Amino acid sequence: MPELPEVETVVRGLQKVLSGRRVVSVRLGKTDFIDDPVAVEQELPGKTILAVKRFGKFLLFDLESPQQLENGTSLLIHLGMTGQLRTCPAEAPVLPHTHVFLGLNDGRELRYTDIRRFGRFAVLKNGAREVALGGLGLDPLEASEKQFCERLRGRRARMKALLLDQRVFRGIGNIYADESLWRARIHPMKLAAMLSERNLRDLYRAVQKVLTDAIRLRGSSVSDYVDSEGERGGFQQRHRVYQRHGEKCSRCGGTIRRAIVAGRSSHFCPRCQPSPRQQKPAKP
DNA sequence: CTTACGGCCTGGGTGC
DNA sequence: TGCACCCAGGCCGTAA
Repeated sequence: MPELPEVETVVRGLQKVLSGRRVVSVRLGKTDFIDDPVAVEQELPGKTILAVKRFGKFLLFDLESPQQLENGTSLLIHLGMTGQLRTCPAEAPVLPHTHVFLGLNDGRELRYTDIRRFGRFAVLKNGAREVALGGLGLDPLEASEKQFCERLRGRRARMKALLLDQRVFRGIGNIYADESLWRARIHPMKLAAMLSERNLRDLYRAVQKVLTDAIRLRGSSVSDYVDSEGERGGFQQRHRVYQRHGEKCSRCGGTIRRAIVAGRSSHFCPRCQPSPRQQKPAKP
């Protein structure tokens, strides 16, 4: 599933190939994941892609029309669980479940393929971008240790729920939440308010390390994630807990468990991520 | 206000 | 061979 490191990898790949390219045509398949399909068909042709950026798990294409009548048009894309964005020659064979084809002025195409169609596609003009992204929290890689800890300190929700909440931090999903909590030795059911300052600092460092390592290895390919060139990531081989239930913890030898926390399957080592029930509240 | 939870969308994989 | 079921991320409504 594309989370921050996967989206970052895709964005870097697309930025290299797409910036300065102009969209010359739009072809759509199924459109139930597109906010306003007609707007996509009408707005994109003729627009130049100035830049491709990441905002949390969203991709943002900055677009400019030749006459520059409006400013700040952007294409917003969320890959959901199974979305793939790839460029290829226009004549390349079409993968199943490909629903958006953007023809480019260099004879290539940008294609969006999404088996489940849990993704999102939208053209946003002027202020709509701020509205769509306004509720999202801090980018964990842009946050200072102080900012990061402030966001969590005193919260009475489970740590797993807070890490997954895009209003708290944008970009973290199930894989990197589990991997970060393992690294910081924090149980996913632990309430944030029960964490010591030491715990918070450890978690900050764990998140930084896990996300930057994952970006370096071009993301995790657990199901069908591939980057903009169709290449799989490499970080899945470094996962310590995610989908490793039943295996031995590489740190303490305990048996990794899987449990539903905050409605999501969570993977952790019950031995080095001690259960909250066996733990006393942090001292004031 | 904050948190928890169930349901919904879709279809590939799994297990009977 | 079929088929019910699970599960994923985001979002929304509802309840405490």
